[in-house]
Amino acid sequence: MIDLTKKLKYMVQKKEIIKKLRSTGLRPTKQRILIAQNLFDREKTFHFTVESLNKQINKKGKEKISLATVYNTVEAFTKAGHIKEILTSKSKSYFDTNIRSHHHFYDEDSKELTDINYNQVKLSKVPHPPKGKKIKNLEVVIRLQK
Amino acid sequence: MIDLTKKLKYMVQKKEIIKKLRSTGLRPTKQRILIAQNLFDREKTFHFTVESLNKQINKKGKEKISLATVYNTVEAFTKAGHIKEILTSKSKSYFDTNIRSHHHFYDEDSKELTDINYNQVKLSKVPHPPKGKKIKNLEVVIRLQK
DNA sequence: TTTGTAGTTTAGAATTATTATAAACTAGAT
DNA sequence: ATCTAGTTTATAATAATTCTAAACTACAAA
Ligand SMILES: [Mn+2]
Ligand SMILES: [Mn+2]
Ligand SMILES: [Zn+2]
Ligand SMILES: [Zn+2]
Repeated sequence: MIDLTKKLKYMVQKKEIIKKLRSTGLRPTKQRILIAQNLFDREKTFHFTVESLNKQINKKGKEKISLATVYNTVEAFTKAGHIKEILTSKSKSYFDTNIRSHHHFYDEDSKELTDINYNQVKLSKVPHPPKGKKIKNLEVVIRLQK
Repeated sequence: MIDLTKKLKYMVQKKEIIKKLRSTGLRPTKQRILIAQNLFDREKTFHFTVESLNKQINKKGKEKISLATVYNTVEAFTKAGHIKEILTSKSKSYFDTNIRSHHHFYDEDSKELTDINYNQVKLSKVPHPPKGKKIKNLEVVIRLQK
């Protein structure tokens, strides 16, 4: 039955999300589970801002989650490594459910972030970090204009 | 005379700065000239924030320039292409008097930006921009941690 | 040189993303 | 069932930046 498999899939996914939260010391609260479902139960990874996530979560008849909790949760998920913060825009932080190392286009007109396919960028030379410092990450941002 | 050459050099530099401002349609006001001297009459290029520039400008017995004017001037210089904005930090904008295409280390601990020598990074493959878009710039940021 | 005006400076108010506060609530251990 | 540390929430505070509108000034034209 189509409907049965849907329900089953939903329950399995929820279990997985609870496991994911627990694995990083985060209590699986109603709010965190709902946000995690929104972020992770998808085909494709995507980019978002706290504002866009908050709109997405708090639309329709769904039960509401406070903006403070959305901020708290996004911060907790970032610290836990479930999402990645992308510092590309002047005015607001973007986040990425794709936590693999990868690069971005940033469209200055539409303010949209797009992943660059990993094999589309090749760095044949990378500098050594200064003494006493380690490379935390390396990101290429290609800014686009019309 | 040491003192004479100094004074002469200063006058020549000031003339050059006035020319630079005029060349981009900016009136050479007292405030803009002073800020431009601070930014451009140096041996080396450097990175700054509006806050750090404002402190630098408004310290000592020097005549004061309002914070609004520092913001206005930095914006005007950026639009004119005399400086470059670097979007690397979450909370505040950095600016760069090095307007040549180059890459950066960003020290997450000290929040310090450092230029990466141009020949220290080699990109052997760069993606095509999406249809209808042009590449405005490409920047590599290497984030450092202890 | 004086005058007119568009461009600029300025203090202060407004905006906006984000963080802090502190009281109410809850997951989960005992 | 009880306890408590962790969490949520409304709301206030913060901080970088932008806006406003009045005063000022560079400079073109008379
Ligand atoms: Mn901010
Ligand atoms: Mn801001
Ligand atoms: Zn991405
Ligand atoms: Zn630089």
